[in-house]
Amino acid sequence: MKLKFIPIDYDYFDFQGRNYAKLVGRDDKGKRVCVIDSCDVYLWAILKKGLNQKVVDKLISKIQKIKLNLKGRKTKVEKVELHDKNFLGKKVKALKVFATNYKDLHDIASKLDLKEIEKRRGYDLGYTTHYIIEKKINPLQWYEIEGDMLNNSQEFGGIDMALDVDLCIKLKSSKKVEGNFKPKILAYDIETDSLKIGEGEILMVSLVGENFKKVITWKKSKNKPQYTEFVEDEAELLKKFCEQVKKFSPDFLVGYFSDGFDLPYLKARAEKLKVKLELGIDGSQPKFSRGTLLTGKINGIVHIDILRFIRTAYAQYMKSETLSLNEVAKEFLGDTKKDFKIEHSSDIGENWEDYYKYNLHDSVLVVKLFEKFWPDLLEFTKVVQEPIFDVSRYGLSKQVESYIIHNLKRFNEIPEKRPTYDEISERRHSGGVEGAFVFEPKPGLYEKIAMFDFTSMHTSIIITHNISKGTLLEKKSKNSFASPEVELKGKKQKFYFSKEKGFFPELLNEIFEMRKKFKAEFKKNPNPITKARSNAFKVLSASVHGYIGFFGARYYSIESSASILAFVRKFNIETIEKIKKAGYEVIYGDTDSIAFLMNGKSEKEIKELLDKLNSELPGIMHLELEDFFKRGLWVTTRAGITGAKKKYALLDKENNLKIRGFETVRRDWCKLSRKLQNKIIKQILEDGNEKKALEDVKKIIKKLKERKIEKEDLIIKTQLKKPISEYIAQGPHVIAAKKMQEQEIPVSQGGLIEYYIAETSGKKKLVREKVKLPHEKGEYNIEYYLEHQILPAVENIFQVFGINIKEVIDGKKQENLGKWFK
DNA sequence: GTTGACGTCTTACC
DNA sequence: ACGGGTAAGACGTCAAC
Repeated sequence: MKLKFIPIDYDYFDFQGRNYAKLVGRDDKGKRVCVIDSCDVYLWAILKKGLNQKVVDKLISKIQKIKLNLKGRKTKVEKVELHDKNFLGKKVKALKVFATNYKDLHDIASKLDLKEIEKRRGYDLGYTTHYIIEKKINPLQWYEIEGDMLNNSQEFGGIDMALDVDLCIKLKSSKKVEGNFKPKILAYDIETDSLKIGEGEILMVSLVGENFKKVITWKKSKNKPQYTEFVEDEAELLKKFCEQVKKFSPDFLVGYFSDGFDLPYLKARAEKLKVKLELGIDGSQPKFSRGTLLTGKINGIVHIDILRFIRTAYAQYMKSETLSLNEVAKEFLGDTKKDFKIEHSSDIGENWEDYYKYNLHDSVLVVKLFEKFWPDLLEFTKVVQEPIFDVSRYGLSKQVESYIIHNLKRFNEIPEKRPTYDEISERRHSGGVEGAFVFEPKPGLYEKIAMFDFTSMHTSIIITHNISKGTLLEKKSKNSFASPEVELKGKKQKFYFSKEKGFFPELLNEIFEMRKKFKAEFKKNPNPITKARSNAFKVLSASVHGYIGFFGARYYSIESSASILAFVRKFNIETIEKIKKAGYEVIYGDTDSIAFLMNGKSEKEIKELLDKLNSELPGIMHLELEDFFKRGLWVTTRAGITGAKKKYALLDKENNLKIRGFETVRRDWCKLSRKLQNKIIKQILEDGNEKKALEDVKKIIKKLKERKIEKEDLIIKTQLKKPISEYIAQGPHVIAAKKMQEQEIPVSQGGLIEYYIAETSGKKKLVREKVKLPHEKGEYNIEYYLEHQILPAVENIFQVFGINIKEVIDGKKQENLGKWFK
C-alpha cells in the first residue's frame, strides 16, 4: 500500500538477530503510523597505503571469515567490499565491513586490529543515526512511502498487535515530498506538596491541548470547575493521567523542566503506589537515561522538555535572569503565571479552585511556548537531521557534530570517531590557547561614536582560510593559508591549511548562509521570535569554533583553534590601526568590534571608510556598521587607573541605552544598586553631565539611611553552581544555601540562592556572618549596602567627572549625622 | 589586629 | 563532559607585619 508519512519518533529493536528501525509518525490524514524498516550495518577499515591487490584480496577473505560468539548471540561478518573513500579530505582505500547486528560493530572492529589496517571508523554512531544516514528518511519531513501492511501478522513477533497505532507498515520504498505538518501537542504540569522527587504527593496534574483542558485531582473543592476531573486518590490520578494521554494521542507530550521534575516525579510516585505508568504506545513506562541530566523517554510519543531547548538555543540572548517558566513566559509571551503562592497543602484550606487555575495555566503557558518555538525546533531538526527528541536536548557541540555527520556522504567522507577517554583526558590537560584581543579603553564620557564589528568573525575566518582538522597540513606549503604566529604547547609556530576546499569549512559555509537568511528575516520583520531564530543560528554558527576546541569533539583540532584565534587578533588589531591611520581615535574594541570617535566626520564618510576596509578583507570576511551613538561612557576598574574592559554604556540616536558589563546587568547585585546605576548612566548619557545623577545618588543614600528601602530591593541572588559540600570557599551564598538546608527549604544545584545582609549584634566582621534569608526577620545592614552595593556601583562613574563620591557623601554625613543616627 | 597577595567563585562579553 | 577565551569583581584565606 501507498501513503504519505512523516516520521516523528525513532526507535529500533532486534528480531532474530537483526536490527530494525521503528519509526512512529503520522499520515496525511492524521493517523498514527508505525513504519518498520532495516538497513545495512557496516564499519570502515581504512587500509594502509601501498598494499598490493594480492594482499588486499587475502585480507578481505580473512575478514570475511570472522565469526563471533558474543553474549549468546552468534554473528559473523556478512560481506566485505573495497571502496575508494575520503578520510579527513584525503583519498584512501577502505573496506566496508558488513555485520548482521549493529551491536557487533565494536567487537568486529576490535578483531580488525591488523597490520594492513590503518584505522577503523564508523562503528560508534548509534543505530538511529546510522539508519537516517543510510536510508535518508529524515525526521519531520514528508515521504510518500510504499510497503506491506502488517495486520495481525506474526512478523516481527506480532509487533503490530503490541503497538497502539492505526497502521503498521513494513517499508519497501520511500520518496521525499513536500507538505505541511501541524503537530498534535499535549502539555502537562504537576503540582506536589514537596519538591523532592518521590517524597511528597502529587496533588493534581493539568493537561492542555487543542480544545482540551483538564485538571485531574484528588483534592476536591466544594464547587467543581468544569475542566476538573475528581478522582479518589493519587493512585487513581496516575491511572487517569495515563488514560487521558492515551486518549488524546499526542505527537508531543510537552513539559517545562519535565525531564528533571514532572516525569521522574510521576514515575517515582507510580512505583511507590504500584501503579503502572503505561504511557508508551507499546504500553511501556517512561525510561530515564543516566548522565548529568535526567532525560525521560516515552515510547512512540516524543517527550519534550521545552526548557532544555530554550536553554541551549536562546538562553544567552535572553533578558530573563532565570529560566523559570514565569520569566521565560513573560519574555516570549508577555504572559505570566497566575499569581498564587504555593503553601503547604494543609495551608490551602478551601482555596483549591485557585490552585487548579494556577496548575492549568502553567500547562497553557507550556503549550504557547512550544508553539512559539515550534518553527525553530523544526528548523533545527531539519538542519541537524537527528530525531527531535534528541535535537531538543542536545548541547551546541552535539548539534554541530550531528550536522556534520549527516552530511559526510556528499563528500564521500568516512566519519571520524569519538575520542577515547584517554584522548579526552590528554586534550583537557594540554592547556588552552590564547584568546581574543580586548582594547583597553581610556575612561571618559565621549560624544559621537561609531562602532564597527566583524560579521560572524570566527566563522568567516574558518571559511575564508579553509581551517579544519582535515585541511591542516603537516608542513609549510606554497599553496596554503598560513596562520599568524601562535604559541601552542610552549612553542611559537605557524600552521598551514590547504587551499583545496575541505568538507568541514564547506559545511560551515552552509550554516553561515542560513544565519544570514534568518538575520535578514529578523531585520525585515522584527519580533521576539524572528529575533530568537536569528540568534539560534547565530549560536549554531558561532559554536563551530567552540566545537573545534572542545575536547569531546570528533573533529577537535587545537592547531585549528589556535590559528582561528590568532587570525581574530590579527584582523582586529590591523583594523584598529587602519582606522587610526584614517584619522580617528579608537576608544574600545573587544574580539570582533571596534568603537571610535567620529571626530567631526559625517556618517557618509565613515561608511566610505567601512567600504574601504571591506575591500581589503579577504574571502567572505566582512566588517559592518553596528551603529552610530550619541554618547558613550567608559569607566576605570575598581583599582582605579586603567580602563575597565567589557564594561561600557552607549546611547544611540533614538535614545536607546546599550549597557554592557555594568553591575546593572548583573543579577548578583541587589536591585537597589542596579536600578540606581541604570538611572544615573541614562541620566549622564542623556544630559552629557553628571549633575542630576549626583542628586539621584544622594536621594537614594538618604533613603537607605532612613531605612526606607524595601527589602525586596536589597535581595542578592547568586547561583549555587555545585553541591554545597563541594565548596572550598564559604561565600555568603553558600552560607545562605546551608541555612536553607537547615530550614528544609528545597535547595538544588543550579538554583538561585537569595539572601540579604542584615545588622547583627556583636563583632561580626565577615559578610557571611550577616547573611539572612529573605523571610528571616532582621534589619538591613546600612553600612554594607552603602559600602558594598551603592558606592561601588556608582563611584567609578563619578570618577570620570573628577568627583570622589565618597567624599561628597561623607561631607553630607557629617552635616546630617544627628538626623540620620539618633 | 590589620594588610595585602592570592585563590575561589560567579557572572558578563564576545 | 556534553562550545571557547577574556575579564571584572566580591569574598575568603593565610602569611607577614
